[in-house]
Amino acid sequence: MSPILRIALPVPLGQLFDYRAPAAPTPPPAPGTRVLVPFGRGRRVGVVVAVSDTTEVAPERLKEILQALDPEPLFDAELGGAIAWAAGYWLAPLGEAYAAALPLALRAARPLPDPGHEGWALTAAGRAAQAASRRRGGSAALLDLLAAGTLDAATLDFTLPGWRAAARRLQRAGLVARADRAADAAGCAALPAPSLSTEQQAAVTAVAAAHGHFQPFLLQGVTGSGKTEVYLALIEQALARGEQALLLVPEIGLAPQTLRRLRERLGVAIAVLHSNLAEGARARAWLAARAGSARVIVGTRSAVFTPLPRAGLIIVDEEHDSSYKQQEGFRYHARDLAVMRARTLGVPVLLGSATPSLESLANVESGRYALLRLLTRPAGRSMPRVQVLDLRRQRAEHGLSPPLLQALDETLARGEQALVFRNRRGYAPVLLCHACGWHAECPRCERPLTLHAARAALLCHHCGHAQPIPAQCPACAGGPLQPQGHGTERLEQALQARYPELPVLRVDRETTRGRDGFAALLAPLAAGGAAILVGTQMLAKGHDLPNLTLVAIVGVDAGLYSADFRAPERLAQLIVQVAGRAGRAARPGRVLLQTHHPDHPLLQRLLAGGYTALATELLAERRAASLPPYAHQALLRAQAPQRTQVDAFLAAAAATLPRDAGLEIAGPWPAPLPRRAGLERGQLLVICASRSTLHGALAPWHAALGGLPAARRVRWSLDVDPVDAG
DNA sequence: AGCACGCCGACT
DNA sequence: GTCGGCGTGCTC
Repeated sequence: MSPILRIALPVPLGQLFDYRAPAAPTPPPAPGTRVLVPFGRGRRVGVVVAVSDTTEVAPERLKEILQALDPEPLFDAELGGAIAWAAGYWLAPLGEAYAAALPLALRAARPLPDPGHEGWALTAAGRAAQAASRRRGGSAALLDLLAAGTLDAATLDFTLPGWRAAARRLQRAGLVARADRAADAAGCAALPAPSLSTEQQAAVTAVAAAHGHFQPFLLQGVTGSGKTEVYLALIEQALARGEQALLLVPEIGLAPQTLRRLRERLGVAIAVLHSNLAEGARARAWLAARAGSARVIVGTRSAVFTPLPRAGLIIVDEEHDSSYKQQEGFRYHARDLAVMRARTLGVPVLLGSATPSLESLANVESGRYALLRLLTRPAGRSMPRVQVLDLRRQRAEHGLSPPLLQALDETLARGEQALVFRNRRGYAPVLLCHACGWHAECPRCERPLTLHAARAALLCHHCGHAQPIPAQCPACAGGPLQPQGHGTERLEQALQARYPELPVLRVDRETTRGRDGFAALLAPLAAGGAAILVGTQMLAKGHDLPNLTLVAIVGVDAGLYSADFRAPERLAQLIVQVAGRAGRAARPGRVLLQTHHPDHPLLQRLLAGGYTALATELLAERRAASLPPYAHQALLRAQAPQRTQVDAFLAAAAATLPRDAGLEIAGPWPAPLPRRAGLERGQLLVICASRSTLHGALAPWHAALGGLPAARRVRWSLDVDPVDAG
């Protein structure tokens, strides 16, 4: 009797599927191996979770796997265990969790890509073509790069994005060829480390002392205090011990500039895993990590699923960043999973931020995390002065008050750079009729449409709906339509008109489309010289701009009165992070916060005591109100064409939840955005003081929800530890 | 989720 | 007389 394989398949079904292993002589594929199986009409790639002698499935229904795709398991026991834990905790089907862990290229039924250190070199013909400059564009750039000698793919990935297309062209023309080299040849000389401050050294020493066992650290370092140097020193130590280091960064924190710095300082190839990377490159990086040859792995959220057979250290940079929580499908939290993996791996985990999440601060408070602090910037660099500008009774020009404009004038006149932060893209958030009060609204979301001048369109930021700008009011047929409020596009235009001779650069989703769009955009600023940056929270992180001395924050007032209990925490983090862009080099920085509510307690507390003092107070409020992190939540969301369908499902769901176990139910309520893309939306919040009690109730509830008749008519999802109320 | 099967309206 | 709507059920 051939063994039974229990297989996780990438389908949204909360169960495993049993298959027969092929008859001997081949041994059955071990757990962690990818297999190709017949499933329904088609075939799927799944992962063997267990090998067994028994099955509940009737023998005539059992099928045999078509093929084992890997000679060795792709997932070791630790990573498989982490995936299983995550699927159980965030209530996802195991097969979907495995799929999320694998780079796309490894989810297909193809043999593994060549894991070797792929190198490229000029052929003799290529050398001649390079000397004669016979090619243009990317091809010429690649020829020029390779003229200096063979380069490995990892180097090319960050020096010449898109080089693969050129390489393919030139390979066909016989001008370049693969020239793979041995694994360790990819290194280069490491730059010497700068000497560390006393604080930095203390942090490094503390984490280093924990080497070889699990210990979480929270590294709270004010903006510009040099957290990265602490990371680098610790990664160096891991490398010296022959261990791997995993560095997680937020979605928009992975600039080529950061990678270059890591590579230059560490002198080894950096395996990069993030969504902008070509899938083949991602798969190679993942496999190099699995083989243990990739020693430093840097990546965004999904990189938390990188195999780490020689793990030495895990670092989560900007640990407060909400992009670590996946917001659809498998809703895992990469920071929390990183801590879990560190525990199993028996390695220290370092969470870094200038503005730690209240969750992590609570873990410090309870003694679970050790706190390390960097309170000062390097010698000669001061923290920026923050000043509140009262917008009441001021005649603002394009939403900018006279003192703010004056500060801009002065800064630019000194040849320095200024940043204007506005958390709203587009030209104006509302288009209003001054005769009758009508405003343009999304027909599918019932929210105001944003005016985008350059695209000459009204856009819905919730569903993507676009429509032309009406020439006159459609309601009263004649009233003048006026843009209300100022988005980044309008500010850019106004500032460019005011400073026609200076570069005004807008940084938001529209202007940074495509790979490296952000870096390319900021390139002109690196040279220094007066310039203005206008943008959304994309500007809040990364990128040291040495000549940036003024930060103006406008239009954050909405965050002061949001209904979301996390809004104060998020707003404080945003303000501190944006402010931290100022004065990072020798010149002192200045921060202006323009508001209609200068006396708002949040601003007052933030200015008086800084982030730490404010966070302490916010934590006390959370405790008093029994809110996270002192209570635990799960949010059931539902949407359907009819409101009655949503209500019926949520009511049935609420009735199914046990009432006795210390669970509190809030709702059902309409979602914060009650209608989106033509669908009615509602939600139900489950709250419990104990995480384990909550989870114990959620798992059976989640399983039961799918069986509710009302569930057929809605799309629903259950979000464990939601981070946004929507 | 796909993808079938399965019964009731507007078209060649 | 058929093409096709999406309700229901299944995938080892």
